[in-house]
Amino acid sequence: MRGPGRPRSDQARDAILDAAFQLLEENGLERFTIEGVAARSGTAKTTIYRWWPGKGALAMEALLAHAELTVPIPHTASAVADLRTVLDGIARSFAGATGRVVASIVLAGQNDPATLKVYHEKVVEPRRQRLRDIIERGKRNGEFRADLHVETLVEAMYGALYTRLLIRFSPLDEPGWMDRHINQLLEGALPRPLCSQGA
Amino acid sequence: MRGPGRPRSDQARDAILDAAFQLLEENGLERFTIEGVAARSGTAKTTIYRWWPGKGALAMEALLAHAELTVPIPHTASAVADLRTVLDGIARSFAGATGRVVASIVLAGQNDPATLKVYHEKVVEPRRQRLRDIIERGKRNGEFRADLHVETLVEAMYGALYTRLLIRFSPLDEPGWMDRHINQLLEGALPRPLCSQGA
DNA sequence: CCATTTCGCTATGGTCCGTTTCGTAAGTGT
DNA sequence: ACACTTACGAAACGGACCATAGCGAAATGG
Repeated sequence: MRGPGRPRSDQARDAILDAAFQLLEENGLERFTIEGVAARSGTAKTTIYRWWPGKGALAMEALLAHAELTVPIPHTASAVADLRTVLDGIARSFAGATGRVVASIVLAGQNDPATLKVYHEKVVEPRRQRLRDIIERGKRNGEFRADLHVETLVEAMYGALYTRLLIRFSPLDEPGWMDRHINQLLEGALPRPLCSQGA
Repeated sequence: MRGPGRPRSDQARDAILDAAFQLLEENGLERFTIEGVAARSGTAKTTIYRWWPGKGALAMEALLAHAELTVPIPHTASAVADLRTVLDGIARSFAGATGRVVASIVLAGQNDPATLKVYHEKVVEPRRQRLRDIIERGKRNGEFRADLHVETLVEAMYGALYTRLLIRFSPLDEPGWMDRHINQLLEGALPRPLCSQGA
């Protein structure tokens, strides 16, 4: 089914994507350069330009090909515990090399809507959907309020992760952080009147 | 008290900062160039390099000089209402030109820790402190739980704003969004047993 | 063997960086 | 008035990188 001609070199392709990922985690996307990728991968610049339209697309594919973006989908009896598992997994991956690359991609997207769109479809949406599923299950369980607005909760949980990644209020691997965050999101801020004694 | 020599031209300074802010909101920081600023401001590149070490610092100062980052500090009887006011103000400013510039700054900060540090000190921390104050007041009022972890709530609220700004899950000016978000953060996700009837 | 396609190499013109040089403008002290 | 000091504007520089093009060599299918 493949037509005539020299086939594309998978070796070159892999070398390019590997080099791209390495350079992204070393320097971030600001100093990420096609020529740098060519040099480190041992390939020619022209080969890169033949297959990728620009640095945004290349960085994106390097991320998708290389990152451990596939957190396992837990499904235990407790929706809260599953939530914790998923969010912990994301936090761990954000705290490492993948996090820096993700940050580069997201921020590159500010001036490259196409790249940001792909990131949405390939990374953000699937993950959000996973959270949604878990929360819906929790609502059916009775673990969560029946009138809970799922999107809002998803946004709050995801938002904290991305904010720590990008703005760096505080480190992503601060011990106990995620537990505290989840607990408070679930419990809310308003005082809970005790049933045994009115307030 | 001013030594000898030609004094610095405030006119040139203002022209540079204005031009920088304009170009930031037009193109974002990716295509933000010192030479572009020089051209639009009608000054020379050397003048810019005399006073600013690089594009990060210039962009930062342009933001600080130009943006309406000073949201008024409300202080009514209700801490919840004040919270709403402050967050609404930030959301509005993020939804406009300032938001795009802020996004650029954060982007620049990923590879320019010094700039990100200044952003923290000059913008992030003061705003966070304002939120903290309001929440503490709410705790004293009894509007909030006494054992509320203030930092976590601040992070959740701020986080949603930055995430909408940078990741663009959904628009910052979506009607009713902020109210829903605040309400749910305050009320939590767990079911609230009615006092009159046990569960 | 030949057509086709990719690969690596070597330019090319262009933009922007960050710096330097140089002549000129605008203040200070004596 | 005069020297001194500092900032401004214009021009040019080497360097990095972009995006593209031309070329010969390599690798496949027919």
